[in-house]
Amino acid sequence: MLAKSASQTRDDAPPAAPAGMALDPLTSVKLAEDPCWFSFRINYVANHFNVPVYDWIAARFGLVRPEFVVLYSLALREGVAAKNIVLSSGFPKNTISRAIQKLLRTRLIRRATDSGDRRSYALRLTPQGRSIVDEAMPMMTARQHTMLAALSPAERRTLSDLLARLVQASPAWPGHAGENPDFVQIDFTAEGPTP
Amino acid sequence: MLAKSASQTRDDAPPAAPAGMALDPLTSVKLAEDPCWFSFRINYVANHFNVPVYDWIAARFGLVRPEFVVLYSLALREGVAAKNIVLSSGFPKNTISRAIQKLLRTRLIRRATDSGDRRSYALRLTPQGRSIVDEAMPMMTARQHTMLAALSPAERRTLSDLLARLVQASPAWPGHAGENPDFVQIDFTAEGPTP
DNA sequence: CCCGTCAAGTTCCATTTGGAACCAATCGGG
DNA sequence: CCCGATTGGTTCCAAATGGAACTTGACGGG
Repeated sequence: MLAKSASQTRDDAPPAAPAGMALDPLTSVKLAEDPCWFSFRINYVANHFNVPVYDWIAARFGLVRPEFVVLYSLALREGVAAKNIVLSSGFPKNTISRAIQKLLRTRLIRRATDSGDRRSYALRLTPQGRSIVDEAMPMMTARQHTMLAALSPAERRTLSDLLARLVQASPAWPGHAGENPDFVQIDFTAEGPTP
Repeated sequence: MLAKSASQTRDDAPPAAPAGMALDPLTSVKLAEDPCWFSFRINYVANHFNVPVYDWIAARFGLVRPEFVVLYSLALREGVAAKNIVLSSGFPKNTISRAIQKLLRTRLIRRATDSGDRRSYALRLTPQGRSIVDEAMPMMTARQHTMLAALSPAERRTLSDLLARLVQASPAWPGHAGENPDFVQIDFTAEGPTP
């Protein structure tokens, strides 16, 4: 049923999939019958964004994903601490720490001890660091553009909106920033395949 | 502007974020001002699903993500080949191969040479393999349920729908199943922050 | 003012990961 | 019917990853 609604053609949307090209059979099944649709869809989409984007970044700048994530975060907001990048990215803190070390060595970022708390540092981009983000950003938005081409502008906006609502609700999710880790007090009132 | 629309309260939705709990400041910035909203939101959400789920699976069964992905795929469709799992999951093929080896050794799956093509094998779950998936699934749908609690049923359905449309359109994306890998013929007509 | 507890970052090390090269079987012309 | 190109899967190995323990600074009673 979900599959039906998902595959029905929409008049207001751009021509989604070039009729010729077909999905892998297993992919179709996952789309149609997966009891955990959220898991598959979100990961499939994220993957198809991340792989080409970070392959390109690695080839172009020799930066690995966590390293670029740090640059990207600083481009968005100067002066934040490692902790913030950890929280907003979901990478473990030692991975972010290591990334910061390398970026310091290669002079793509610099840091000053945060006045007020001598444990943490305020991180900033150097001009070289900024130019990398500046060069990578168009590629990322282009990929995003490609992937969202199947949706109408209104639908893109809706998607953006719904995902934002999820992010905003995330502090309420068990496991967020270290309360009891055995969050799996499963309430078996799980919803069915279709939301 | 996107931020505004994203944060405006909705009457038809369940109480999204418990008023007390706040987002990390950098996370808020990424939500509000990120020129590549898609990247951040999709990854943030995927991460917050994957980490607790696969931590639990690792602790409970000693299986690593690609291993569980194989089991999961076979639960959905018996008799598929490694290739299909690779395509539908996005993991590199050597990673999936390795996962299959381990699952064969531990008798969670078995395989028979596919009649018709002696290079590939038809994979199937053993009863033990199936029981693992059966046990893990409620936990996954529970996590999904938790994360989607901020959305109304109608909104959940919309989200499911939009993501499905993206997956269906994916064969058209450059880089899909090996055409010219220098897909970055960037059309700099990238859309702005808000779709 | 001192001590136990906690938080920010770092280091260590075993494990996981994935690119590249590799086999073996299939396919597609000539 | 044979040979080059392709495809499904595997192996090798260097690199990336993340859990756990650790260091140093902050905080909060007593």
